[in-house]
Formats: sequence, C-alpha cells, structure tokens
Amino acid sequence: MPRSGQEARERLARAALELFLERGFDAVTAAEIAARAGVTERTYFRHFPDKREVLFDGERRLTEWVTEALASVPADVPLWPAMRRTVDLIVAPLEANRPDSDRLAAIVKATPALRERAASKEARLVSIITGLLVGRGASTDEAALVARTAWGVLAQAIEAWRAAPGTSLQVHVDRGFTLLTGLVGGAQGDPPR
Amino acid sequence: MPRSGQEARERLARAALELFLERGFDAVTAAEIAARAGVTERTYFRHFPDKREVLFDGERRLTEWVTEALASVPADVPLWPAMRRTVDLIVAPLEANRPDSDRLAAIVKATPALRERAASKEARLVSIITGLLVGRGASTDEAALVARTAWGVLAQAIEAWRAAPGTSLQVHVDRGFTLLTGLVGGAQGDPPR
DNA sequence: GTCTATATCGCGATAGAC
DNA sequence: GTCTATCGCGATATAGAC
Repeated sequence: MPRSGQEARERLARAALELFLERGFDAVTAAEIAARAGVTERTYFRHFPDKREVLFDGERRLTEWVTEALASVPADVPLWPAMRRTVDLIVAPLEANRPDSDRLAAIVKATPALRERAASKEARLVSIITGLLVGRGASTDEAALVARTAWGVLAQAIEAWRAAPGTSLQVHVDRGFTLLTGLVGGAQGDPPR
Repeated sequence: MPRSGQEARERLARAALELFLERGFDAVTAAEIAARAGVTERTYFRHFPDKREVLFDGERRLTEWVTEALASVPADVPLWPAMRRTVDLIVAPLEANRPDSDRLAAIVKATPALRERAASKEARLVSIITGLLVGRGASTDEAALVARTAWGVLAQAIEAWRAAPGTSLQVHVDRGFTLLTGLVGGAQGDPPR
C-alpha cells in the first residue's frame, strides 16, 4: 500500500466516518478504523492524537474560509459590519458543503464526547477570529465581543438551518442579524408582545 | 472516616483540586485522588463519571444562580433587558466566589482536556438559559440568540476581569453591554476611528 | 469490589520514496 | 544513501462491565 502519509490520513478519515455512521462512535475501536484503512493502530495515532480528532480534520477548512473572507473585507470597514460581511461570505461554502456537514453533525450530536470536542473547536475558532480582528486594529475586548457575538449569530443560524431542511442558510443568517439588532439596539422599554 | 456519600464526594473534589494544583492534571491518576480522599478508585468513579468531572462539581451552582436570577425578573420585562438584569444579578455571587474560581480557571486553562469540558459546560448552560427564555414566551430562535449573546458578554467580561486582578466584574459587564449596544445598534456607516 | 477492554504513547527496527 | 512513514511490541490508566 502507498507510503504517502497524506493518503493514509485521508483513508483513515474516510474509514472512521463510515464506521461511525454504521455503528456509532462508541462501538468502533481505533484498531478497527486503522484496519479498514489498511494501516496499524499505531499509525492511526501518529496521524490523529485521539479517536475523536479524525472527524474534525475537515474543519480546518472552516478556519481558512473565515480567514480569507475577513481578509477580503477592506480594512476601513468598521468592526461589526466587517464581521457581518465575513459571515455572509462563508455562507456559500457552508451551503455547498451541506451533505457532508449534515452527516458529521448527526454523529457529533449523538455522542457527548464529540459534542465536547466540537464545542472546543468553536471556542478556538472564535479566539482565532478575535486575533484577526485585533490585527485590524480593534482592542482585545472589542474584538472578542464582536467575534463571539457574530459567531453566535452564525452558529444559531446553522442550527436553525439544519432543523429546517428546505431552507437556505443565508435566510437564517439575515434573520439572526436583524433580530439581534432589534433586540440589542432597539428601544429598551418595550412591553412584551 | 465518615461514611456519608456527600462528604466523600467533597473530599474527592478537594483532593483533586490540590493534586492538580501541585502536579498538573495529567500527572495525577484517579487512584491517587481516591487515595488522598481515603476511598478506593472505584468509589471515585461512582461519584464522578471521569477524571475531569471532579473539577466542575461546583459549576452546578452557576446554573442555580442563573435560574434563580432569571426567575426573579418580572415576566413582563422584555427578553434582552431581562437577560441583562439576570447577568447583573449573578455578578455578586461570581465576585464572592473569585478565589476558588480563579484557581480552577488556572488549572483549566493549562489543560486542553479540561478546556474542552469547560467549553461543553458553557454550551450546556446556554442551552438551559435558552429553555428558560422559551418558558418566558420567546421563540426558540430568539431565545437562543439572546442566551448566546448575553452569555458571550458575561464570559468575555469574566475573562477581562481575571486578566485585571484589581477590577470589579460589574465594571467589565457594564462595559461589555455598552460596547455591544454601540457596535450592533449604532450607526453602521461610521468610518474607523 | 474485581476484572477487563481499549485508548494512548514510548521505543527500536524496517522499508518505501526521493 | 538519507528521510520519514510505518510496524510491532510493550506499558499504563481510564472507564465500564460483571
């Protein structure tokens, strides 16, 4: 079998996804993933630090999308509008990636250990975005707040989108930003509807 | 030593905190925690499902604080102001708890596995808050957005507070809410400063 | 409480790729 | 011939089953 590390890595990722879909995360051993990919267990652990991480290998792309999107927004656009544009820009790749990400989301949702890892990945991404915003001249506090808030809107939109199979993610994103603006920026003494 | 389950649980939590502070999370085994608490390893795992969970036993109080605080806000207060008041109400207990929570934060920050668990606990708390807001009559989308956003402000304030030892948490919270209102609700065409 | 599966990692040897 | 991925074996500790 091929000696290229990258290929083995991809075979491992595919094998893991298949096995987890077939039997569920807990019922699959690292040795089985390795066997299906045609390598030994030891090789598995050289590519991935633990059994969970195989699933999130593709998530690195998300970081790239965000980084590129934010870089493409002119530097003179203020913080919040810049983040809004960034979110809009990554809607398209997210929608294109829907089939894969839906399957992944299903596995993750069903497994507490994977939900933990996913939550931690999200936190890391928010902190990366914070760093990028600081690079644009924002204060740390401001950057962190904007990154958290904008990511919250997107994450919530994604959740709603997954729950409503026919809809477009862009619609949920727009709705989220509008809702947020109304809630946070609007008149504060309004009585409940 | 006492036979009360609750007491053993507390001794385990204290022993774990001590050992983790002394040697770091990874260099401590569950058996050692149990030994210092005067019980067997098996007893440890009866109280806590894994090695990480001992540290977060106290976090249940946070959920209680939030639940009680939100319940104390009159039902006719709109969503966002209600969450703002809720956050204000839990500032006091958080400040009172500072010494313990600072030590915990230090251990968590130094250990990836614990950061994951902490991120997951936060996500769970946000979803609990979302449920409470839905109970007040909000739509799921609205509730989730408000819960995420308000928690983001608090979490960010806590981080800034920890970084600046002399300050009061309330100040950081106020600053965060003001900042957010200005960013999200303010004029959108402003040029950068 | 005891027993066991299995995740995870260290080490030395081997064998494709360039 | 070097690299470096991979192998094979062994050790330890978590976590769950009986």
